[in-house]
Amino acid sequence: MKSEPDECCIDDIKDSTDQCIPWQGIRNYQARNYIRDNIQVGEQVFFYHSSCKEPGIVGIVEVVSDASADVSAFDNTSPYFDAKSSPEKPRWYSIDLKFGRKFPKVIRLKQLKADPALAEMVLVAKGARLSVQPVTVQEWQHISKLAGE
DNA sequence: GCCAACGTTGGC
DNA sequence: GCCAACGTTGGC
Repeated sequence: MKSEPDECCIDDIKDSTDQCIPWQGIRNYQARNYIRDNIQVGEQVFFYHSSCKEPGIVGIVEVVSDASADVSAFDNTSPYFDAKSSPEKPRWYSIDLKFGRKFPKVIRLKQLKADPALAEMVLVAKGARLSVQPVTVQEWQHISKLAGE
């Protein structure tokens, strides 16, 4: 899962109440489908910082809730407001994320791109903009090793 | 700030 | 349903 650290960095999750935050603001259908239909409670997720000085994977968070209606879409003062989403018929969903751990150092996008073992990873594909992306078991294990785990 | 690569919107 | 115009993402 990607986030702009200016918006929400991994330390924001770590420092929040119960080290847990509602992950709101997904406004892309494909990303929504992932969190609504594929992600399971208890799953671990790589947390990626984008649009920043050092883009890369910074750590791991855990999914601690099923997807439910993203209430920020109902709030007309929110930047994520969407008049076409309603409590009766929500268009967007959110999940709760809990801080897992931070890697000793950022695994930079540059490093991921240069790694032959990760050539097929969605994240390094050209034009991959999705904020929620699948990771294979092999990729997960490989990156965990890079992180020194 | 540039721009490539997507995604979305809306007229037809 | 097509597709041009526009908006967004995100690395560089």
